[in-house]
Amino acid sequence: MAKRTPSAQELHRRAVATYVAAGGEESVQRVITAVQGLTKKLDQWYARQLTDLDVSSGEWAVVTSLAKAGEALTPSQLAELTNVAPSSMTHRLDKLAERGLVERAADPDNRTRILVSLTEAGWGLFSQAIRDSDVVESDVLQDLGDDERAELARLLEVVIARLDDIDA
Amino acid sequence: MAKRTPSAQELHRRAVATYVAAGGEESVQRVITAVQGLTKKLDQWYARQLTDLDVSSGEWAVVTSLAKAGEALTPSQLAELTNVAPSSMTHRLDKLAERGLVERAADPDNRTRILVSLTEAGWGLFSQAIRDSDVVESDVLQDLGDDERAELARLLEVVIARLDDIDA
DNA sequence: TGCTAATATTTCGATATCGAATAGTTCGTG
DNA sequence: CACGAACTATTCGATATCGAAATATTAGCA
Repeated sequence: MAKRTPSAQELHRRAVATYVAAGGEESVQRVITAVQGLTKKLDQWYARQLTDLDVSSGEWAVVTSLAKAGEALTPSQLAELTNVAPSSMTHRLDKLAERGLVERAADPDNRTRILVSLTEAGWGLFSQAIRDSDVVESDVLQDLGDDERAELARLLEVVIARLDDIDA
Repeated sequence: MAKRTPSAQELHRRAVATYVAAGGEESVQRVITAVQGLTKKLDQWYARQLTDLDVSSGEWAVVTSLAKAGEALTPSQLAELTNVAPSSMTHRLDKLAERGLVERAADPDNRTRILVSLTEAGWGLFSQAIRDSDVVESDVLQDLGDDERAELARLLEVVIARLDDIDA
């Protein structure tokens, strides 16, 4: 390798500069680029954790979607939530069901639908992974005080509140 | 569909509650969940734009990586930067080269390496897509004033500066 | 120099994903 | 009530991705 791997900070600065040079607005690009860079790094970390648990990131997406929904979901809903084609969900659910992490049940109200829910084992996997990743995430936010974290969360939540109005 | 699709805000609240119930720390989960939710929504939007340009998200990742690097990169580096196996990069580069967006050249200093760079057309695609997406991104940050954007960027950049110290 | 280990890309077989087509069910409306 | 449109999950063929092995080159070291 000719040069050392640049720091995340350096990569961020360069990325923003590149986007601004290409015609982006700086105040926008600083935020968006930072958000994406952070997610990317987190994803890399999660990938390692999930490898240890022998779960693919797509399978993990299904588990978290079910956990967050708090109720059974259909394959179509899961496909939508996890950004995947409905036809791909069939096989994913086959594998997850085979491992005993989710279960399929017929919807009593609509025979074209199938309701997928987490099993006990699925919930166990979820809780374990969340507790593990919380450790890393706390490290990531280590340099921010309680008030700064709250302010960061507040600003992000303002942005999130706007999301629905956009692609409508 | 039995129930209406919940708002992004509502999804965020539920997700945080779920993670906290599973053992995560609230001040951490509010931030991390918001960052991930935002990225997910942005990714959905980019996917649509890229479909219009007939570029897959993986191919786009290659183009942006090259643009941000500002210099030619090897297939291995691109695989690392885009979170993909090196063997997958071979075919991706084949397709991109076939479309005239990137070009491969032998590294004069090391015959095992290949240097990939953006062509004129590749740069054109990049600039076009950035200008397009900047429009959406500006909308997303619409509810934040200049000072709030700067504060949000600052806080995120503090977090990013810490990333390298973690998985080391 | 000569030999081994490390690096970089590609090939190959297995698996995952996609988009289109299929089959079954429900909904709306005449 | 009947019929067509819309919805839901699945199957199927084509393509993308993965991990391991193969190939070629470079780097380190005695």
